[in-house]
Amino acid sequence: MELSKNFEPQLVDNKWYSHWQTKGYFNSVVDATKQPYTIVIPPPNVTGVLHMGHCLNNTIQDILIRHARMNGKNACWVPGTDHASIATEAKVVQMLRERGITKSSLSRDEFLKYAWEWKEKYGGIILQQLKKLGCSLDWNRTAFTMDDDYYKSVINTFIQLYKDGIIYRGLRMVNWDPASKTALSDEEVIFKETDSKLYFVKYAMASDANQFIMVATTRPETILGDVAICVNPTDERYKNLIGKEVIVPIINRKIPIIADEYVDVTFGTGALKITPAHDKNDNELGRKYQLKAINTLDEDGKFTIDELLEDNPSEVVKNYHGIDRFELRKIIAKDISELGQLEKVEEYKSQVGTSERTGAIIESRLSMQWFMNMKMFMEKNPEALNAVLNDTINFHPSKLKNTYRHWLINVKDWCISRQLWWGQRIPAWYDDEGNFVVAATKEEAIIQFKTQFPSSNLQTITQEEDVLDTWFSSWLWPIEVFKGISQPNNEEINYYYPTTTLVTGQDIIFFWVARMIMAGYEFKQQLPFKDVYFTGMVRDKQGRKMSKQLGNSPDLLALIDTYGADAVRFGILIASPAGNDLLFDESSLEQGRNFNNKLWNALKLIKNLEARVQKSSIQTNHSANTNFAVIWFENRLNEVKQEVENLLKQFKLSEALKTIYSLIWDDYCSWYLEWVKPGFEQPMDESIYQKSVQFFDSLCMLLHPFMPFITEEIYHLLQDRNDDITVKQQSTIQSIDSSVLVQAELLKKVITALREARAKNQIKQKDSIKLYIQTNSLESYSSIEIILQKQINAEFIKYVTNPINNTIVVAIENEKFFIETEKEINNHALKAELEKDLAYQKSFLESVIKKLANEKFVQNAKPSVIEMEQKKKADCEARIKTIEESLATLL
RNA sequence: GGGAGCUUAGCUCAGCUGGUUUAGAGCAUCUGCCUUACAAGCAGAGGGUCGGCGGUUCGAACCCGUCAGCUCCCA
Repeated sequence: MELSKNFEPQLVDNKWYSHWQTKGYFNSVVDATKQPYTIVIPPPNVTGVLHMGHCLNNTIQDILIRHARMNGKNACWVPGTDHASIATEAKVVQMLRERGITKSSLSRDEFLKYAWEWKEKYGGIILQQLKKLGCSLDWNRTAFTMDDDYYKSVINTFIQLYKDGIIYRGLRMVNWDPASKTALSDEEVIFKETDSKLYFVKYAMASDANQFIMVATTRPETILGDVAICVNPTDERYKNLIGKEVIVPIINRKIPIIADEYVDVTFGTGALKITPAHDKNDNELGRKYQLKAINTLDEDGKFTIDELLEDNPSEVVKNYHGIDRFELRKIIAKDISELGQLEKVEEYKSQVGTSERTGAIIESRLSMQWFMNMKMFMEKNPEALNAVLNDTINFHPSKLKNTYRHWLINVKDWCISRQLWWGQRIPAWYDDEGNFVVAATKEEAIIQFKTQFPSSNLQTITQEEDVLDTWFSSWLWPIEVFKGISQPNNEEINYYYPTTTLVTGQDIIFFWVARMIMAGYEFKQQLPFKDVYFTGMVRDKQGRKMSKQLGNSPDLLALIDTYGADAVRFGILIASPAGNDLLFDESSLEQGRNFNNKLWNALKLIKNLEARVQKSSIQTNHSANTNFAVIWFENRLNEVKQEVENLLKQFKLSEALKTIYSLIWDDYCSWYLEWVKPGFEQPMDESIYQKSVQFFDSLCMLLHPFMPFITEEIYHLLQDRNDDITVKQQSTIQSIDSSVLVQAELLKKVITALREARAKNQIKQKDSIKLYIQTNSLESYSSIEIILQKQINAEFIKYVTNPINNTIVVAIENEKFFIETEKEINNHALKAELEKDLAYQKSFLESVIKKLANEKFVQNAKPSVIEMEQKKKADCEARIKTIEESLATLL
């Protein structure tokens, strides 16, 4: 069979993925005889398309799952998507707009019909894309956060928490997104430094219209909602004004001047206007001093006069009605200025909250919302914090424990309602009096009304319009994908839960990870996973976040088409050290592609050797010596297997891949294959050929979790097989003979040094040399000399007891090597080099001697350390002697 | 403003409880090679006062203090 010049993933990837699927390798069923290894995918938004973050994240999960599968575990990786209420609803609204339909013209049911249609059509795209990456997910288990059972579970957990008094309804200051007309949690608000203006406004004293107190504000549009002026009680400037009244400009409301420590005397004028309806801090102060909250902005962020009527608003004020907040800011500033009460305007930089989803500037707004009392919740579930602190749940990297602790200790109540239609509709029911009950169905609600509110008009009962925050459903993910809530204690949940590992981004540690841990303890009295591997953020090579606006987000599917999935997986992983951000650069994909070709070419060499195999049982001179290569590689392979296991245990996946890469490229290709490769047109010993194939098998198995496609392909091309590498089981790791490894290191070192000497003396590769070795340990060389001779292209190797003159001298450790050649020798350069080395050794020796002469060192250091230093001294002295003797031959 | 973390070769990072660290790797760079698996390759090489200063210690990239720069989270 003729193999192509390079590896061609386009011909291979799809073939193997469908083969694996046909064989059902990724499907997991409960099997009490095997230990489960479970991962639930962080469900991507159902609207999502594959991006670099998913790619990193899912590659890591696939590596862990494939590794577990090949090591005797019952590997179960559950796929699925998240209904993403805000994002999906936005997409559907946009789609409807393109068809000329507005959301407001539709009923809730009509809208949801469109939304489901949209979901069925586009919702699975990202899951299909994961197949291209090679992800070995159990597709039979594909879950969705709005599946029937899942939906009911979310509703039931809501009812349960409500009954426990943990969920409550309340008028609270929320982050209001006027664009999507919904409340956002603190985590969904992004603060951005923004250029704004600081307006200095004079408020006239009620007692004397010619006297003023000056207030600095960035938000003059909220002035009509002012209910007090607040100053610091220690502020000498205003002490005598406390308790007096001022007049709010334009609306002419009389308000008091109050005092509170909260006010920063150095900011602005030291006098703060209090608008409890439109600012969080003002709201707190307002509640503290029982001030009224006067709302002047509606849900669109437009001025509303509704709550100002008792102030007898002027025509000017009435004309503000319906004006957008930013337009209004300018108008009010102008109107105050015309009243002569705007002293000045300064440029000012401030942190302005914006919506993560729509980018709109957040308005603090009083609104009736549903909340979870987090303090109460944590008192009931202290394990949600403790499990992380005491490493029952392990975070990787562990530094995130701090972040987690800090957040949980200061945790705020969770606003779980969203003013949307797409999502789990809150199971609360209202009558026309505003009474409400919480129940799963209308029938149950009516029963509750009958007992709790007998006078209620049951005809008017309607369900709450709002849906639940998406995170209020995805926090159940590790439990409900196994139906642990809808069908408690079923066989699957008992077997697969707690899951083994969670792989996710640091950015959702609070949104999702923390809440899953909370849900785990609340609903299963058990942790949801044992290890959490946090990936960093994917950035471009300049360190900028990937974003649509910057256009620095590469098209992943195009990259997979160009480089192949294995190269993409390699490139992404090699560039992402554990716990750090990934600086993505396409050149790392090239490295992956080159690695593919390296493997491919090694395969070609093996196939080439296969044709030259000699079946005779007589050992050739060649085979006797290459035995060393086989023995060495066997040991080296086991050594690396052990290293890789250790690295994977610590979730150092990138390092594990580097280690395997180097084992394959350097040890197997550059050293081993060169050592066992017979000379031009020479036969290949059969047993060594078989060993070489076995080694290649082992390498493919080791690499398979990282690069599944090419390893499966090579595995099948090496020999005719009935099995597949995807489900092949790793054998136990053999113990290693370290003396063989040491000897091989010496061999490599000698080969490299002699090659270097050749190169420096411009001896061409095809020109052969004669090598003389002066050594005290002849036996070290007997098993490696043939390899050595071949690798440095020596005519012969002889052992001598005295230096050979007029040769190139190479000193390695305590041994001397003399290269005899036809070429003229550059004694000068040689001497300079030896002298440089000598100087280094001498100064090193000096430092060691000094250390050993230090009494305190000898007293305090551990014996093993002192021993080490003494050995260093002896080695160094011997080395100096070798160099000096070598130098002597040059004179 | 509060908190957390980072700073080691041109780039990305290792470096476990201080002692074979006069500091490693990959990529990039330079030199020589179209050697019959591979030029997307082979064989070699160069490159760092471990952010600055001070301290603890017989001994510091590692521990402490301080200054500077960067990043993230929260307000």
